[in-house]
Amino acid sequence: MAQPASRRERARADTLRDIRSAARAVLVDRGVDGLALRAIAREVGLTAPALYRYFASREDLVEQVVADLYGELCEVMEAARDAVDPRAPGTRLLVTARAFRTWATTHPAEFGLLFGSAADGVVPESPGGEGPAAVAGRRFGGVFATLFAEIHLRRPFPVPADDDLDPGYRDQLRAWCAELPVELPLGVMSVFLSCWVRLYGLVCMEVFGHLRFALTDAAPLFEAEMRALGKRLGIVDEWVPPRA
Amino acid sequence: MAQPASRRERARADTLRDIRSAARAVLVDRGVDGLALRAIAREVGLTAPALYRYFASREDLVEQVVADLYGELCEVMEAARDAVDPRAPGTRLLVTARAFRTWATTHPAEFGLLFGSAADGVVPESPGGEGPAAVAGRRFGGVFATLFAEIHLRRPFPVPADDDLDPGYRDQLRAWCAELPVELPLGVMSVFLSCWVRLYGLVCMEVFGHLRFALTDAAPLFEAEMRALGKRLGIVDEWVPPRA
DNA sequence: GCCGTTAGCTAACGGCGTTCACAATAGTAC
DNA sequence: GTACTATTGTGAACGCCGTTAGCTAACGGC
Repeated sequence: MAQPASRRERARADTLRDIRSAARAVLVDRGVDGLALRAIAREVGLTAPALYRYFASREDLVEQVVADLYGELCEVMEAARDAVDPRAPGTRLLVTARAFRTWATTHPAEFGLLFGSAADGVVPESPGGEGPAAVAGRRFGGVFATLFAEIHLRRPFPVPADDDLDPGYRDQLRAWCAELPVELPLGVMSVFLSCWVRLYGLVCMEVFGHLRFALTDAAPLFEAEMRALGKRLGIVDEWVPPRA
Repeated sequence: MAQPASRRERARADTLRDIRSAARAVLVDRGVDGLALRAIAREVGLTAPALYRYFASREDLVEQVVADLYGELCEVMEAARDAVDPRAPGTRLLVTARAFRTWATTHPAEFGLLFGSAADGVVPESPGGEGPAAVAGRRFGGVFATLFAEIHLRRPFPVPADDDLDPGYRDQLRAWCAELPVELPLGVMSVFLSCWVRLYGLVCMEVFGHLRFALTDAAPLFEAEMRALGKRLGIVDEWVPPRA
């Protein structure tokens, strides 16, 4: 862990950090569309071509920022999770989901970069590796998946039998399961997917304004959905009020 | 309905249609990001500044395209709906939802323009009027809302009592209800929102690739969710197999 | 035939991502 | 201390973008 950093290397690392935080700053007050290379360079006090000494392209730079943001989001969620007794995984899921929504609504620009429709390519595809954004994205997904698995481990909720699943669906779930560190019943994974769609879809719709046609504040809807999810997972008794 | 169209007016109307269909073509094979004014002009055989004789700005042109696409999507959905006996509103909802998903997956670029995160401002806000895209968007929302209301009218499904709803939530639902043509119990609207999030959120996630981490084909998940929704709405007996 | 309106053009501005050639600096070998 | 090289910055330029301004031709009504 030493730092044999030749002055130059330290300077380079510093500039790298500066650029990434400048990019973050530009993202926040210029929005996703305003995240221009020249704007970032201006913020750091450099010219645009100089950034090419540090990143192969704008896309590359953005990917690093995405990875940073995933990391930050994960830490927020994990902190919320770890503040709750591990023996109450239902409560853990609840507070983690709330932390996710809170971060999303308080960091709309960052959330848009991570989860917006423009992130088509950035969002991790099924195959492994790729860029740092992909691994960071998997870490994010793993947080919820793990909580989910723990809930089912401690207090199994009803899941469809393998035979009740559509054959094609079953095969896909099996393929996905094969990539995961632990093996889970396919029914559990199908329930996870269903719950994930409800949670993630709701937060996306709120942040991207797709609920403004009806609501000005989606918090009560979110809480109602969380309660419905809790009921589905048999963890209503672990419910706790928000902003604890 | 006569056409006192002075040759000029007819020519103008023709060019207008040409531009919009060219925009559509560019959208399809260049994607949302490739929907550039100059590209559209090239497709029509004009130069970019010429388009300003027809549209105030690129944003304006895009809004017209959005309105066109909403119209097309609505017609597809309404056609699917109207092919089913009105006395089976549950089946109508099912086939309409399937038509929605099918259009979305077979027209990803168009869907991205209508429902992507970049459509922040385009997606209709709660206040009335505004642009043609907003009214087209309301027509779209109305299709599902109406089906939903008809289902509840014909065969009421269980909904939360007003007193069971969070007071702040209740007020928002009331405000929303006031804008609607018909008056509905607040509990029905809350159930509609919940179902809407599941349906719409799922389709968005599929098209925008947010399910690729687990699935290559989201059709079975969609069908499973539709079945769950049907159960929630007490219309399982109206279920029909896909691609009828 | 005249004249205002309309629809098209070219040229230009500032911005974008990106590449290139060049200058200055930092580190290294003798 | 002096040469040499690698690194990090620069400005100029290319081709794209949305948009504006000024010009030219054709159309339509009198």
